[in-house]
Amino acid sequence: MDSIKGIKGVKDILPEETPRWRLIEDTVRRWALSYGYQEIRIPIFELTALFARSIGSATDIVEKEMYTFPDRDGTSLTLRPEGTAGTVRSFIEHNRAADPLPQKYFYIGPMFRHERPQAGRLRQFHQFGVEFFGTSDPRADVEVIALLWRLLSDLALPDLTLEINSLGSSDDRAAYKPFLRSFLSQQQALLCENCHRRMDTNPLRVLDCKVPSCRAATESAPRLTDHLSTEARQHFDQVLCGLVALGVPYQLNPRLVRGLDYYCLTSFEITSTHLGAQNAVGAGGRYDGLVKTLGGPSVPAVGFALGLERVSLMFQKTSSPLRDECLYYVAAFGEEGKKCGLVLLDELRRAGISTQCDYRATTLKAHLRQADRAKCRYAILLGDDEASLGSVILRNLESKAQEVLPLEGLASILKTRTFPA
RNA sequence: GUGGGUGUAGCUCAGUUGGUUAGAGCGCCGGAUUGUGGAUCCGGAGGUCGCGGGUUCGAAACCCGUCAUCCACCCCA
Repeated sequence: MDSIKGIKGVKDILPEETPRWRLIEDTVRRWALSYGYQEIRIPIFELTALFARSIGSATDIVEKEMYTFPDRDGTSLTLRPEGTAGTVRSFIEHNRAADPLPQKYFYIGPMFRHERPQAGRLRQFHQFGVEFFGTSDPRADVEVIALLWRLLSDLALPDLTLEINSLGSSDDRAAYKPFLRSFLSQQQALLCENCHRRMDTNPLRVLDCKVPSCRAATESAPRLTDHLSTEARQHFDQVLCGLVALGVPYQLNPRLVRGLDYYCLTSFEITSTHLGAQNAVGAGGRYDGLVKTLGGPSVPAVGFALGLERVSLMFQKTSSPLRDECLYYVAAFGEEGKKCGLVLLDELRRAGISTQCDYRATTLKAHLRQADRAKCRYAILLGDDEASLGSVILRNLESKAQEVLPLEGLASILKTRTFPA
C-alpha cells in the first residue's frame, strides 16, 4: 500500500528546526510588543469576497493562487493568502474604530497560496505582520519600517536592503497613468509580452518588470514620484527624514510597486541577497483606503508582512543549530529499579524538571548511551542496589563526578540546584 | 501555467562502454566477561535502484511515459 504523502509545497517543520522557529517567533513577538502592538488571532479562512475586494480582483493572488472551496451551503470560502484582509475585517466587524485610536495589531501564522514551489516559496507559508490603524502621520510609517528593520537586525540577518517608494494617492496615480501609458505605448515594441498585458491592467507593474529589455525601455519613463501631489510629496519626504533621523538606511526605488491593490503612499520592501530569486523577506506600505473599501469607516493604516520561511532560510546560515534538551536522564534498571524509576520520573516531571528515559534499555550501559545521545546533563542511576538502599547515584555526564542522594525527596533537592545556562 | 536539473539504505552519495548475489560513509541495534556513556574494533538489521512500459540473452544504467522533488520564469512575504 502506498503511504500518504504531504501536499506539494506544504512542509513539515521537524524537531530539528522548531527551536529555531520558536526563537524567530519569540523575537518578532518581543519586538512587536515593545512597540506597543498587540497580538490578534484571526481565522485562517474567510469569505472569498473579502480577499477579492481587498487584495484586488486583477491580482495574481486572487486570479489563480487562492485555495477556494464551497462551504456545505455553497458559500465560497478561501484559505487566507495574507493577513491584512482578515485583520481589517475583524477591526470593522468588532467596531474597533469606536475605541480610542490609534490601534496597533500584530499577527503570526500560516498563509496559503497555490503557487509553484521554489526556494523561499511554499503553498503553506508563515507570515508575521503588523497593522497600525488610525494614524496618517508619516511617523507611523517610519515606526513600522523601523520595527521591521530593527527586528531583522536583531536576528542578525545578513545583507539586507530597504527599498522605498511612494505610490501617491489614488488620485495621483490616476493623474500619472496617462503619462505612463503614452510613454509605454511609444516603447511598446521593446516590451515583453507580459508587459503588453500589464499596460492595460496595471501599467505601474511594467516598471517593476525584471526582463532586462523592459527595464532598459522604461529607463527614462516618467516617474510617479515626479507626479505626486504636494501632500503625498510631503508625506514621503517626512517618512524619509524620519528614517534618516533613526539611522535606518534606505534606497529609493522609483520602480517599486507592490502587488496588492490596496497600497498607497509609502511602499517598501526589504530584500536580501541570500535568498535566491524570492529575495523579499518583508514588505509593506500604507493602505489608507482599505478599511473603507471593506465597509468600515475611513481609517488610515500602515503595516507590513514578513515571510518567516525566508527569515528562517537566512537564519540557518548565521545561527548555530539549536536543540531542545532534557537536563536529567533516569537510568532505571533491574526489577526494583525499574519500579522506582517510573515513579521518580513522574515526581521529577511534576516538579518541572525536564527528564528523559529510554524504556527499552535493560542495562546501565545502554542507558548511559541513550543519556549521552539525548544530550542530558545528568544521569540518575537507579538499580536494584539503590532501590533497596533508598538512594540514587547522580552522575554528571560531562565531569563523570558521582554523588549519592536519597531517593525520597529527590525532586525537591534537584529543584534547589541551579545550573549555568 | 512554462522551462531545466535530480530521483539508488533513515541521511549524504558511489556504482566503469549495459554483465553474476547493488556498495561506501554517517546513523541505528547488538557485542568486546559481573552495574558506568562518547573513542576504537567486531557483528547485525535495513534497498520494489521513484513508478509503468519498452529495447536486450542480460537494465540501477539505454529509450518512452508518468510521478515526486529542487531550481528558475511568473508572482510574491
